[in-house]
Amino acid sequence: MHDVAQIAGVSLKTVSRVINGESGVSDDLAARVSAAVDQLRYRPDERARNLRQFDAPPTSIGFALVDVANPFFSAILRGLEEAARERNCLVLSGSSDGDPARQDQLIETFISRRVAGLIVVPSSGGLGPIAAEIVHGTPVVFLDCEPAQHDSDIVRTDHFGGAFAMTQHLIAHGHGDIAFFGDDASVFSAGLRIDGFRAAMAAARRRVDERWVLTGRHTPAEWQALITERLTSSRRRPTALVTAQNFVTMGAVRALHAMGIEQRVAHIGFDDIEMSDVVRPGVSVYPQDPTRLGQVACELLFRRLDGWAGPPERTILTSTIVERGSGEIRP
Amino acid sequence: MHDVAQIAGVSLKTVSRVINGESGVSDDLAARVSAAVDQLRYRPDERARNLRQFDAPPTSIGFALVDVANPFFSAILRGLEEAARERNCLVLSGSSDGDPARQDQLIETFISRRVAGLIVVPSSGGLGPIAAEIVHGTPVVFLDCEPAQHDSDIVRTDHFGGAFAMTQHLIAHGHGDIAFFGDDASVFSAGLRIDGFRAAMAAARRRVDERWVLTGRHTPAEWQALITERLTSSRRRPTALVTAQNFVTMGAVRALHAMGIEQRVAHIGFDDIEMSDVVRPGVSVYPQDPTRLGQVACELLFRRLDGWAGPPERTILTSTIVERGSGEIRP
DNA sequence: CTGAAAGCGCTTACAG
DNA sequence: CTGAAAGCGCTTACAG
Repeated sequence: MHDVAQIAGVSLKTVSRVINGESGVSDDLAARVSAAVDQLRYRPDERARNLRQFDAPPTSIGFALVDVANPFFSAILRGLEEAARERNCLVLSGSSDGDPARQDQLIETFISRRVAGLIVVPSSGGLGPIAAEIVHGTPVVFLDCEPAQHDSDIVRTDHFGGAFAMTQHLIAHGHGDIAFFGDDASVFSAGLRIDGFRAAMAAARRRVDERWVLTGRHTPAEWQALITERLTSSRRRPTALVTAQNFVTMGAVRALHAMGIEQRVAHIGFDDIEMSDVVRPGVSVYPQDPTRLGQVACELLFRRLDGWAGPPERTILTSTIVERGSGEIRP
Repeated sequence: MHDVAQIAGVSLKTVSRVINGESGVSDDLAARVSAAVDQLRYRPDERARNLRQFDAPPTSIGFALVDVANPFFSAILRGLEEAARERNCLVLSGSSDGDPARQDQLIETFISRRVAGLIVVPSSGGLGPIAAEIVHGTPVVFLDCEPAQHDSDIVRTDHFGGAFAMTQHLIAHGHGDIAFFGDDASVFSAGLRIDGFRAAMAAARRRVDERWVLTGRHTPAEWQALITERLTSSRRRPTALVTAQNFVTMGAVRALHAMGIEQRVAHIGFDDIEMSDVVRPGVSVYPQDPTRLGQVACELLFRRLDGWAGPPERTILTSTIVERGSGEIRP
């Protein structure tokens, strides 16, 4: 910028004015500055610019997620990108892999870059004491969870209701021996989904066989192996499966097909998966709307950044079971 | 930082030393500074820090991609994240949707934040004159393409060879009437894939029916409609399909199944898709390794950032057809 | 319409 | 071991 000013023979302030398109610069000077900018290929430094600006519109927000390679999260990210772009805002993102330490590190990275706000899908219940300290005054929107400690806006799918409906759907089709596979209950969304499953079973006076309830964090391939093992380990086997997450659902579909029992064991998954309509039988699911989740999260965040100071708001997106065949198999 | 120094009763420089873990600070002062840091919840401002540092290790790189919601790109992003994390580096990313103007805008955003380097999957041939100007001295690695104008490192899949092998595979299974569906030829990778298709057809002395060659940028649902239309519009129809991209492959699989001809029309896709092993018939593909692409791109970029000044390097990842059934159907 | 000064939050280069 | 000064690239607040 200094060089630009020198070449154009003007002051720094005049260069600044031209760059920012402020009015009140004579055409002559403006032209000279523009020429110098082109000549030097000058690009203003966004970091320095923001250093002195306090009331400037937000220039970046941070998104701490679990795994971008999971289509659920990448779809959310896409939704965020779109919503943020309308405000000329860049989304910084990173994967925590469900590791709280890594999540803390990510959030620290975002904060140290002075993001205007944060959107977080927590690894476990919420932020953890360290991250909570770090975040301090920065607005946060929690996605797909409800941390106990934090007073923030929230947008999430109806985990409990979805799992309840899925289980009820299987029960309505005559099932009593239903297995549940999903993330660890320490993850907020996973906990509610298990609760929903148990509640629906209890409401129908069905006993939950604990050998058929399996939770943890695994890849689709690991889930396939685990589910295969559970379905073969005992003499009796469940007549239906509830899978609480897309990677689990993929593993289950593969397991059922590999065992050749996909037409005999009913199955419903939480969250949709690719090709679920083409597989035979089609995979019945309780779909989420990740793009919408991202958009709503962005709206809530920007409202805060615009100064809105109302009480924390909670948006819960509900959905309806998509029947494709696998969930309608009878025992 | 000023406040921290005041509370601790030391100079700014001493605070700086403690924050950066420099040696040569008495335990007494270090303790006072740490206490003040905790009390004020002070976090150093990464932007200001980098402003004065010139030889500091890179703190961020930019990744301009086409669409994070496409699993191919999100897998690359994940690979980049991992590789960058080892160097304490954040990956900034954004989707261009194949729009050159949006890509320019993205790159400008990255450069204005002074990323140390750039990884780009270009919307079309390369960078476009504007972006090329903007990028200026910043190292760039091109992913899945080879821009004519730019002298940069490159890592990509063997588009030509893959498409050639796919087509050859179908021909070897007795096909002569082969349709090709894929991205617009103006996209570098898509162009090479069409070339590979045509070359394999020519090598086997098969005529390419141009009514069965369709290119453009569409969603999976749009591709399904387009492919359905092409397969029904004329009396004769191709006995085999080559789809040049994952979204096209998804559309084709759906189209074939919806028409009930998935067992009669052969099909191979470029790039793997989810559940391709579970669908009947299994979807044969020429898989890419997006995670590896990301890792290699990061390695190439960091080598430049470390000062390596050798000639531009080109890494081409080859692969082998995965036979799952659909590609082995005979006419 | 234009510019000189002070400042954003940090660091480097130097002096003690 | 510690700090005062100057600077990074920009902006704000003011004066002319």
